[in-house]
Amino acid sequence: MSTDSASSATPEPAERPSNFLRQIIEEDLRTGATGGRVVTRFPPEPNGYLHLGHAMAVCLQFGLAKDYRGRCHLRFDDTNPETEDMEYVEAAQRDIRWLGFDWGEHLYFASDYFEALYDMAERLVVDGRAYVDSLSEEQIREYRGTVTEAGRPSPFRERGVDENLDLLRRMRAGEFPEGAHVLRARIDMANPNMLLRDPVLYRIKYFEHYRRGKDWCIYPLYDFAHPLSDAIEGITHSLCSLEFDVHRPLYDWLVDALYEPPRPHQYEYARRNFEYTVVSKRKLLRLVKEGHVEGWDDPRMPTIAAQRRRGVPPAAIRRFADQVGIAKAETMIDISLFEHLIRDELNHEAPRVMVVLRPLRVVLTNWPEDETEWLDASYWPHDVPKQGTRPVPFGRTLYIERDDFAEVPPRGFHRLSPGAEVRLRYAYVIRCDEVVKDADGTVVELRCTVDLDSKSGESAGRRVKGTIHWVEADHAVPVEARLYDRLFSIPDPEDVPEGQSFLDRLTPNSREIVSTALAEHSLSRARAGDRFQFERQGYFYADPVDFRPERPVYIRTITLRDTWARVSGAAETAGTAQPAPSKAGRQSAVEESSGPPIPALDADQEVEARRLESRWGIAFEDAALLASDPELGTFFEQAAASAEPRSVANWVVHELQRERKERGLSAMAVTPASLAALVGLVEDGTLSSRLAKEVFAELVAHGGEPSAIVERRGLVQIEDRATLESAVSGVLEAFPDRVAAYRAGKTGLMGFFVGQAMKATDGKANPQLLREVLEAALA
RNA sequence: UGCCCUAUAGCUCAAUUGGCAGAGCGCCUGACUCUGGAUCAGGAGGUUUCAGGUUCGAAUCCUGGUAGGGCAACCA
Repeated sequence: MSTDSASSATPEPAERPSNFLRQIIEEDLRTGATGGRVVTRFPPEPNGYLHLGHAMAVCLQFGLAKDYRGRCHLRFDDTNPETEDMEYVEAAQRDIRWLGFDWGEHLYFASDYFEALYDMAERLVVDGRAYVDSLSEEQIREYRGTVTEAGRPSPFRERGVDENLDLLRRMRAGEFPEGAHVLRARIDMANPNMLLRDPVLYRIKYFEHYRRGKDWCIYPLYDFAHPLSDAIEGITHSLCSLEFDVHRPLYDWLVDALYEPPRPHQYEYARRNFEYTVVSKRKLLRLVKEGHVEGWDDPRMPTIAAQRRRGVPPAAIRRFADQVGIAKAETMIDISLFEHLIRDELNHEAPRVMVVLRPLRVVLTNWPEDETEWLDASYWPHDVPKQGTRPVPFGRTLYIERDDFAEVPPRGFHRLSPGAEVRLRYAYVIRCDEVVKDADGTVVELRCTVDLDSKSGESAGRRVKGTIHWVEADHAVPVEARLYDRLFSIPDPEDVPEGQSFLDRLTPNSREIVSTALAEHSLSRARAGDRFQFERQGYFYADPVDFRPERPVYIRTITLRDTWARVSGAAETAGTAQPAPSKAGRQSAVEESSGPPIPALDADQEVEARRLESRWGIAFEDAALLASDPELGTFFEQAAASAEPRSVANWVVHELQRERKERGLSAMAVTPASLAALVGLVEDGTLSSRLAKEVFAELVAHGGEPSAIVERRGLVQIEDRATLESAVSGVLEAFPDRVAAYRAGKTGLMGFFVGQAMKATDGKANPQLLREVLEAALA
């Protein structure tokens, strides 16, 4: 019953939804840009435990490699000896394996590349691309400037190659104290991207490295080591989180300086945040160090080790990663999705058993004193396609859950109360006749009668509202149950007022240890690592650490969905989800969108815009944009001289501008004359605007004469009604149900039909005419 | 200040590149005659942030607002 393997009860879809990274990879594979290979890497720094956020990255990197028949390297990015440790290396490997991924032979350490990296540093020096700076740390910071002002070059920036090389070698040899010198790239001290203002590549640090010992006293920085490690390993797609996008120019600069194509490329995706948790190393460390949790594997922690200890199946995490997906926008992930997936996995993995957490004695007055009936109880509900039963003893004295009895039942209470009936799961219906209390008035026992004709499965007509779980007294097994709640009480624990911290948002009593629990007899055979559903309560995991045969310990992995708790408002768990605060400010944004959509112009531009407007008869809006952007303005005027100006303005403002964003005007092969010719072809009806866009794309990429492109690719639009009619009837025949839906009023399908007919004519149909024909055919 | 990203169902996100606005969660109803909670089926829920524009056709492209987020180390 132990299910710590990577196997999943439910099959994981082989086809995952596409995303921008998949598109990049597929494009690279198609064009052969990476030599037909996909090599990714997961590069943790061994200075902390992996958490759910890392798990998402692991699933992404390994998953992508697997889907595209490539491979994924596990590389420890261990270039900072002060914080790193072998303990974390081992923990990370254990966690990744547990998640179900395998790096095969490809286990690497950046620290194994120190020699190679150093050689490359020397090469940069020799090439004049790097220099040794002798400014202090403070001075370097000062010289770097600020976000608003350019930096100034260090006085050491122009040192000669020989001197630089000599200094670098002596740094390496340990001749200087820490901070005396650093190696910096020579890039651009005025760059608006501060990372390009001569970034530091190597620093002196007399610190013993956990793997390399005292071999080195200079250590490379991430910005140097990471791209080059990627290059050394032949990584093709180096995926990292969005915050590194500012580093990409540096990544490219370094790899270009030292490697020939095909070379690795960095792509960034957005990090995913999770509700009700924190994930930063510093904060997790505080939770552990200050004793808010019991350790790195406390089930309330977001670490992978904690999820394992908690009893979460690895497949739930993999499915979570798939469903959460990947995007460029930072997102807050709804943790209830994760909880749902955990339940969904466990539903097929965890046999049902009965355990009473807080027992209340029940004596069945009409059941013989010494008689025990052994009932056959199924381990699985009808919908789980698994067989198996266990014998459950039934006798005169039982225990039920204290919460399942109410002396004064609230409205809608379906369970036991004085005079009321309830079904005992797998057994009989009982009625409560008498409530026994102690001197304090606490209920200590219920005296009930059994309806002997109501046995489960044999009582066709007998229906009562509630069914509760129970345990027979003589065979009950005492167990300990550890109930965990969400660690934090609000979705975003970092969102606290000034003066407070995430620690002020801890859920009070998020761990409850119940030592009074009684389990059904069959649990006497349970072993550490087993999973069960304690019926009506949740999924539990026999704690692999503290479980002993003489003292069984069960950790609650997750509660069941509980509508009653929500309805009654008596939820004992504090973590019941509240609606997240709605996005602020929506309303105020709606209020006022003032003024016409025209770029802000200075006086000269205003004059120019007026001139363009009257000279060419174009809309002032367009004129304003062209006036504020001389490059586009010039292009427009040259083209407008030989074509209809308003159309030209449209093309320049909409299409040309868009393309320019991607590559810059100088890199585009389109000329004012060719654009003018293209506009002419649209004006005279040769091209539909759709076809014209195709031609335009080719003009941008390769240049040429529009009419020649049209001829070569046969792009003339179809204006012949009969041809369109036959295309339309083909489409309508292919989709009879949509035709019916359209005729039934789903007019939104018109777009679908147009699209299909367009496809059928290679996009060459005249759209207006096509629409007319379609409308006639569908009427 | 600069650079980058985002805004779609109550919530978290998709939408095959301009052609039917969807999924999961949550919610409601029903079924399962043995889980109030498992499971299954069905349902409700939309002016795709706003204003313009391009287009036969815009969630998607262009312009301009508005709101929100990320990043700017001798850490990684």
